[in-house]
Amino acid sequence: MDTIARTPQQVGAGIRRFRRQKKLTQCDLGEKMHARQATVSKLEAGEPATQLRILMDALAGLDLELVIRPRTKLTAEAIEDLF
Amino acid sequence: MDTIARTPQQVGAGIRRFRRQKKLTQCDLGEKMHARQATVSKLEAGEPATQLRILMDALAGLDLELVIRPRTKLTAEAIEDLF
DNA sequence: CGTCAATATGCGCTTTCGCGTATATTTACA
DNA sequence: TGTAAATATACGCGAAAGCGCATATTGACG
Repeated sequence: MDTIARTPQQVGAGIRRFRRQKKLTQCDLGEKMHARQATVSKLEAGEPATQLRILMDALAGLDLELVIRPRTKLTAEAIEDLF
Repeated sequence: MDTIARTPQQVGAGIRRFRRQKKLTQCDLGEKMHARQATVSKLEAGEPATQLRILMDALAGLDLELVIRPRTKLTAEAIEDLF
């Protein structure tokens, strides 16, 4: 399932969802991307000052990618996904 | 056209493409997102230490959103798009 | 060419990252 | 409920962001 994100929090939540899906701990992911577990924690928490490098490294570590696209109108279903 | 991004550079390039499509200058976008033109410049250049907040603010200013999804196999065409 | 808009770069400053290291706190499960 | 794994948080540090302000540099167009 793809994740839509418009805020740092949603980005973090998306990362977390995919990480858990792959049965990885923050520590596991941290090793893959050469970052500390604490750094992964902040990323997933949606810390707005997290560096883009950290985000992209995490995506790579989880074999994910980003798509940038015009905002879609939110369906009732999509609104659910935001929570 | 949606943009796939796996690196900070590709994220920056995507932002730039959408900004130009909307006929906005870096200065225009900067005002919308309460950031300096210089900051927009670095974001578009793919500065890896750019903060997630800056990215999300820029996306909002351009009425864009992110999708996080499993990496797709690259078609020859998609590979072109990376350059 | 010349000129102006657009973009890139620089300086000093404050803020905050991500780091190593270490420890609280929460979660899961026997 | 007790215990270990997982996650959140803390401190000091060096590096770098983004800020205001200002200026190069580049690009588009008459």
